[in-house]
Amino acid sequence: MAPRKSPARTKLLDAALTVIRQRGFAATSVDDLCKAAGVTKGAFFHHFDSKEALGAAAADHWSTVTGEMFAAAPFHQQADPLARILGYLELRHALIDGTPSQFSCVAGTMVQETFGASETIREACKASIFGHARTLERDIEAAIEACGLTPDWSARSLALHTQAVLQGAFILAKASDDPEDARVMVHHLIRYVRSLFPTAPAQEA
Amino acid sequence: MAPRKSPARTKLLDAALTVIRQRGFAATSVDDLCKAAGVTKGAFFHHFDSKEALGAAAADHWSTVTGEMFAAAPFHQQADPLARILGYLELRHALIDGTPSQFSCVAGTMVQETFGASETIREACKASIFGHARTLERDIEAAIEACGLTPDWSARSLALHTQAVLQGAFILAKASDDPEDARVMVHHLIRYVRSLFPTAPAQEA
DNA sequence: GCAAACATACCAACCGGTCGGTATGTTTTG
DNA sequence: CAAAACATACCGACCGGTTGGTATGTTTGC
Repeated sequence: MAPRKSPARTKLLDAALTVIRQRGFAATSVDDLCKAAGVTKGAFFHHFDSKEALGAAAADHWSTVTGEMFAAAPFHQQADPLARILGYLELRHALIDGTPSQFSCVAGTMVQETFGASETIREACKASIFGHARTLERDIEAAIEACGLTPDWSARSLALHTQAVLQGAFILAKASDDPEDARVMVHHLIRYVRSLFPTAPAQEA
Repeated sequence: MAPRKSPARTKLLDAALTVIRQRGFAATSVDDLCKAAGVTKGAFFHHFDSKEALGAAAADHWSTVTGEMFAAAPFHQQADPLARILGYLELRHALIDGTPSQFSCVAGTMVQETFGASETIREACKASIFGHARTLERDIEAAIEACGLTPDWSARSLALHTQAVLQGAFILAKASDDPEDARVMVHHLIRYVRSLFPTAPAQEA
């Protein structure tokens, strides 16, 4: 995908993740991006047809970066699928630290601004969020079976619900400028998931 | 607050709610606002010192508009505080219809873009979201007492959690362009709230 | 008549995007 | 092999249009 010899492209993509989370997509100019990446405008438009194209590419880049990070996380090693789900949520809880621009989601931020203006960016953000939820959905399905449940909710809907809580928590944290507010929201989410699986292990101290 | 004889100000504020939800704050120009309100630029800068000032005023306007709407809603008449909470959530569920720009939250949309760029807008959006949560918090406190609970979660945190789920549901709906995804998320929220209050009335058909 | 409420005309800065050009390979061909 | 042809990566001045904001009227209501 990336033709090896184009550090400018990679630098632009990495810089985009940072700058978009800080300033948003619309408020970020192409010159801002170039300055943050240490690259000229010529390089920008050599690699991307438009600012919109970079936005979509940045969402894809976000998908791979976060995908690799979660795939490498230790909670995946657990044999019990429910433990994997709770491990995932604990990790999400722990990741909420520092300023909102450090822990918030690029795809959620960007789709909020561009859902009415750019179909290509919207689709890339949808793929990022819903694709990530999909990885969680598999563990939820396994946990339903392992616990012998026949719930009146779907694994997909619960996976999406977790993403909604996280996205919403980011918004509240941005509004209050306090990550603790967001963390408490994830705590509620964990309690909810536990309530759905009666055989959940007792909460640790 | 509004000196009665300034229809342009009101028209601008009303138009801002619509346009900001469609295009976002940063991507909306002052000319866009004026055109949508049927007003000239002179009127705009007569009533607002800057675009930023309008943003903050729009968030305040949003607070009063939604505040009046929810205050007038019938679920408030219920004697049982838990019924009021569930009535509120059912209303939020029912309100998710049409396109995201019709049911999403102006304050949530705006704070996402401006939390790093404008303190005054951030504060106004925080006041809108957290102030709205505050009205719910009172019902939650009453329900805790009525049910005789001593929960390990606070009324405030649960009220904020409901807002997080709603804000997150809006983001998912914007990404997927399907309000049904958002509705299912509120459904999960209702199930969670029911699980926290064991004396909750059985779910209706 | 006078102050607030609006309209018109305008500006400098900035925006996304283009363009001619260079430097450095890589591939083709005699 | 070497020169010519081509491809990629990048540079930075520049362009037309748009931006938030201003300066200066004109109109309206008490």
